[in-house]
Amino acid sequence: MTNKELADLIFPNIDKTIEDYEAMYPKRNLPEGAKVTRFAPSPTGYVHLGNLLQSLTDYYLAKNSGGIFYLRNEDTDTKREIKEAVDKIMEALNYLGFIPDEYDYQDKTVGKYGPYTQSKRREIYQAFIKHLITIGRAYPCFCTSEELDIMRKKQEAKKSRIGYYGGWAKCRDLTNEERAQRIKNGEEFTIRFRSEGNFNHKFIFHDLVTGDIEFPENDMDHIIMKSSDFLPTYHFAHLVDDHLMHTTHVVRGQEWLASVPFHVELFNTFGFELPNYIHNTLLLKQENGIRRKISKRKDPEALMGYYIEKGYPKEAIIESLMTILNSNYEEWRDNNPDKSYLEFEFNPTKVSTSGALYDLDKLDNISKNLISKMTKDEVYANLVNFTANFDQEFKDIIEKDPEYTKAILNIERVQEKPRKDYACWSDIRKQIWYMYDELYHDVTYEWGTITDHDEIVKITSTYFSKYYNEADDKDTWFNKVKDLATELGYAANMKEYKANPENFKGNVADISTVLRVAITSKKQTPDLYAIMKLLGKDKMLHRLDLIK
RNA sequence: GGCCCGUUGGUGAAGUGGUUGAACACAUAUGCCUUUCACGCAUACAUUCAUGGGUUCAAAUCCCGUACGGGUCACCA
Repeated sequence: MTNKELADLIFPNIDKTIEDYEAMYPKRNLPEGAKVTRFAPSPTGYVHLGNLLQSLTDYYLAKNSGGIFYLRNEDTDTKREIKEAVDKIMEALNYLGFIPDEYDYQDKTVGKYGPYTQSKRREIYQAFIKHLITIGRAYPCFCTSEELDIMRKKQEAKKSRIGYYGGWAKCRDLTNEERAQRIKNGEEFTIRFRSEGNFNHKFIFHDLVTGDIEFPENDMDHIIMKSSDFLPTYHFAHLVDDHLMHTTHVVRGQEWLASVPFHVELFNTFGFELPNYIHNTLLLKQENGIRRKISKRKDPEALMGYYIEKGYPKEAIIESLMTILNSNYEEWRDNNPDKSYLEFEFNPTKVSTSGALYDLDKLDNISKNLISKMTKDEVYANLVNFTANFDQEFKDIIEKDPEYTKAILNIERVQEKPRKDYACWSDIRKQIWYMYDELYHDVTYEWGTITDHDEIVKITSTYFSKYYNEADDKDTWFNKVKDLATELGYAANMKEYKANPENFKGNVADISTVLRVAITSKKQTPDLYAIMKLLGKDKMLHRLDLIK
């Protein structure tokens, strides 16, 4: 029995050849240097930081070079597939603005190189596998997983290399007659690649991040098609899809480095040009002094949802991830504050090869700077948008009087160095809630050095009956606070107080703190003058009643 | 265990044999400024680049060994 006959027996309905597919998916017509990248997640769960870093790299590479960025749904693992995962992926890409040029979504296909969902490409993979069987480079394997387990245990006991290769590959040298017979008997089988590599031969692989790496040749007969649904494994889908879709740069995590020898043999067997590879840095987490791969299960900050729920601006996430990718990005950003990150010149050799810890403090810093540079209208719009999804109560409150809220958000914003209070949209409510009567109940007063109730009442009532005037400008206002301090036996300025503290009951800072806490309950707030103006005398007097 | 990749401060890191007394940014601490906070300013924070040896006039930078960390060895991607 010939290989061709065996191939026809296994795939009787596959008529198209590799040449047919090559003709269907001709080379892309792109300018010189344009890169074609893809984000190819498997829909098995939530989007995590590693996915983000990868999609950012892909998107950046394509857009920076005038190329194509496409989304490919790697759903060949039907057992682990989660339905909503694709929606989560789209949501994340939309949030960050990484809109793919080509994709499948909800029965819609955009782009000429589709379908972009692997489960819809079954017959394409099978045509390629049929070709391999015909040329004697793939064969059906009837080993069950139990048999494979036993083999592995034997190999461990003998301390030999683990895997399906050489003499261990039981099904490798079956005759075609035997194969055909067992298939006709209805035995389940997978398809394995027939390797011709020699483990003792080394070759050099060039990775854009790590540089030259010396590997032994692959000699494993890996499974390329599963028995259950005749769908390919990742390795084979990678070969077919990235070839046919003309991917120029494959971005994936470093965990894939180990399977490079196999991929190289696969591409060589077909005579296909190898794409460029960027094996990206792994995001790690430090715990008890030990670094480990960041985990979806244990680390809430590993999931995209964490950042969306807290309300980090997408630009902040992108900036912080760019910093991880190329640490000189920050310096570039300082020198080019108004440019898009897409104009940055990314250098893959500068990507860390040892794994990076994602620093939330750094994210906060980047985000605070970013938000501090926004106008009150931008902050307000973002806040409305955020609360619409996560805090309806607060949304209703701020929308009762948008101008009031904007005025609050504008405190110490229009100045050369604006306040940096908010790292994310959910921070805002935590810091300005006391400006709204709806939220001002059951408060806890954060009194400072003065805690005596009578003294507090004396200070506040004297101030509001004798000194406070809504029409005062800031200097007048503060001079009056000083007058109040003097009247009650407190130092009106700090220098005087520091020189002779024993002469005073306290100083003007103590007085200010009492006033601040009395009307906001908080010890730390932005500029008190601005707050008093916004609150208005009636509201403040009402709040004073609460402490009497 | 085999194969592969790493190891510079709390973090991201700069650094490719000699202006490095190890940059820059974040974090932390202290001080100044100051009505609080934030901002701003100033100072501190790796006597040393995992470790042992070698090459060299000279090494974080090149070579070898060791230790440690990570990845991978699935009909998962």
